[in-house]
Amino acid sequence: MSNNQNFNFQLPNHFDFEKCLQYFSRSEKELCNVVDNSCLFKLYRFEDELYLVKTFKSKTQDQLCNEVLNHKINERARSYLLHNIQTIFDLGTDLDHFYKSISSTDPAFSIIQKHKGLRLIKEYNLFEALTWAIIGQQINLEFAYTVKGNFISNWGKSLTWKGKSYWIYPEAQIIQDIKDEDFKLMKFSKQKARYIREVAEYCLAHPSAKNDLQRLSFEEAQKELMTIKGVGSWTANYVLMRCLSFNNALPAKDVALQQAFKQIYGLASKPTAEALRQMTKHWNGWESYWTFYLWHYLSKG
DNA sequence: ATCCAGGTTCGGG
DNA sequence: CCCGAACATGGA
Repeated sequence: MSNNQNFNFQLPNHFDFEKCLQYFSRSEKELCNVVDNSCLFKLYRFEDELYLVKTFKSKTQDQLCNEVLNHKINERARSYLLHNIQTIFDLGTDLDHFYKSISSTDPAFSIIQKHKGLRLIKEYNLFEALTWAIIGQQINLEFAYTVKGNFISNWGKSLTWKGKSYWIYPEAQIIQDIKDEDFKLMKFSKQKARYIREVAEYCLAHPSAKNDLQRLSFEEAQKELMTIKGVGSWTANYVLMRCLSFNNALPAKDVALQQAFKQIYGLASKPTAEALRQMTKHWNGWESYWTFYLWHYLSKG
């Protein structure tokens, strides 16, 4: 079927769609990114309309194909979806520089090689990136996915297409309607519920926050994020990396990253945040990609 | 039972 | 400025 519901775009070097899809299947509880038969099904919001898009790799060309399944689109919607999807898969980064910066004598060399073509998968929406980071603070990942699933299935929106449900992450506006006791029921601590409210207020008060932050220097953007209660250095760096497309973010307090270091470099114990900063000086500009790859290594080997 | 999870804030020394 | 406690739940 050839119609204007579809749009394709060219892929850069060092792009492996299957490896990118692996990232989305890191948890059974994933609701917003449905992977089926090598295709990604995802719901997008543009001007209060929901668009269900199927994204897959062309069999004949080095292109990513996108089909809007549920909705007629105009040129502006198409343009938004294109930008969103290109951002999610981080198509603008030239990974050649990353791969060439890694010494073959580095014990992590083979790990990076193994996952070559994996892109740093982005969260397009700032509110989603911030709240997901807060949900993930100080609890094990499986529990974090449970809480995230609660959050989405209670306060997000869904669309049913051909008998299957697809979910989109809650918006900041909904937070003020949520009662404290409902947060509690969904396994949010009082502290986290409060942080989520702080983030929602920040996003509503600064509708262009994502663009504004991306225009700042790394240090300025980090400082600005940390003015939000509940956003410390780990969360700020997580968001700089997963949403704001800074490739030099380093969540040094991250216990998973510390754990990966201990394993790969055979350390007696996990390095402290400061030790980790010292040992990653040669990551110089690629801290975000290193971190993403080492997280991927922990979940996929 | 005890410790640790993809941390942050707050109060005290 | 650095340190411990509280936060809340679940898996090993």
